[in-house]
Amino acid sequence: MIDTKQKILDTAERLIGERGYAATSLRQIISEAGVNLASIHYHFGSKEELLDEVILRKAVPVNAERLARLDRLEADAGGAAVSVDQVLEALLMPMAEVADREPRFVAVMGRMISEGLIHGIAEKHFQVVTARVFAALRRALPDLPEQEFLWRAHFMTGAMAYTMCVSPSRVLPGTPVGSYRERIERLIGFVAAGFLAPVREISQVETTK
Amino acid sequence: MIDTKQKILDTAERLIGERGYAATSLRQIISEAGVNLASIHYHFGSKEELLDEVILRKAVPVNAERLARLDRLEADAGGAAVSVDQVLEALLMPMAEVADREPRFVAVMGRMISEGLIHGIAEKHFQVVTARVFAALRRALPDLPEQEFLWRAHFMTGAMAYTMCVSPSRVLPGTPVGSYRERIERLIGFVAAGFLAPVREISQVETTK
DNA sequence: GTCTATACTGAGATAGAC
DNA sequence: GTCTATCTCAGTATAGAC
Repeated sequence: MIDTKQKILDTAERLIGERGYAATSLRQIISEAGVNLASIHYHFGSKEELLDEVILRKAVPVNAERLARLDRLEADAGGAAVSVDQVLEALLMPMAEVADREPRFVAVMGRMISEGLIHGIAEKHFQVVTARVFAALRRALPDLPEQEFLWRAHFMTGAMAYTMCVSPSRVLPGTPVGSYRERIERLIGFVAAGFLAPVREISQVETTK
Repeated sequence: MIDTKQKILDTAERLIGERGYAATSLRQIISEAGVNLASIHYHFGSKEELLDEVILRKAVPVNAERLARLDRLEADAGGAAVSVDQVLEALLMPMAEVADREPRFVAVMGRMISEGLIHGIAEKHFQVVTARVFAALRRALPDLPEQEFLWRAHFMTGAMAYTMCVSPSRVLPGTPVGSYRERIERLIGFVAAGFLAPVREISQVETTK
């Protein structure tokens, strides 16, 4: 059957979202999908490449939407810089909307990030968007020293990855969760302030110990 | 020999730092340490508990120093709130100093976070410090709505974990790396601005308080 | 109390018949 | 394309030697 591949993808997506990548064995996937063990390696090559396809088939439209929003913003600005807030919205809102619509997708993405599996094909794919976003932010912050900008972009990436993928109730029990859209809006406020902060002087000597 | 345990710990620390936790097999560790396979389970019980001890023997002094700095700050303030910057320094500087002194420790911590292994004993141990820090930050930000505060604490955690553990050159080639101390100072500026930012209006919300 | 040798179970991967 | 059988290697468990 030709839908063997689809059954594998759907079952893998569900199980990885529920239990995590490492905790999901190929034998569990084939058992629930009703296919043969070797068919996974026939269609995907390896467990890792199966994960790549699970991610990519959902990430492709999100990244396309991000690029489309950036195109629109830059066209509207007509050569001027797009604001930090707007760039962050273009980056984060498409993901938040999908996250609220398809909780299973964000579960897999969360597992992927929290298990440290952002590498290979998936990483390269996201870097297309990343490069565009960083370039737009750089234009919005022309006076920020280059090193400071690079570090702040790094901090943003960390806050972003963690926010999308780690439930805050694990760290702070009692935190109400709400929609992804809402948490992303809060994140944008936080990150934008960080980007626009005055540059802190870096002390040269050691601390009071 | 009584130092079998030490040899295992040292070798595990090195290999996990170099290759990651998942990619380091117990058989690699025993081979390089020159001990028997079963001795790992005799001394530690399991691979996961071995990781716990590798982390803990370095994390304990760092966390002690963090608590000591918080104690000192709060004593100096004499009942008044300690500033956001100061709390963040108490949390982050001890780690930065150890990171610059012992690169192997931060390599292991980085692997631990990037492979999503913050659970069990290690997590509980860090949460003692986390609770103190969040309480101090809450007092420094009395006017911030509770939900907003919790989310911002969450964003900070993400930026922190990512900053300590992911080399920025992986994401943005060409970024000069510098000392951990320096990057932590930049991080404090970024995070403090995020905490002190005006509260952004949430567009379409039902707040679950 | 420590360490060694060895066996058990389950993982991902692969070769070859159909 | 699919399936059976098998391979290698992982973490784990245990019996028994010093």
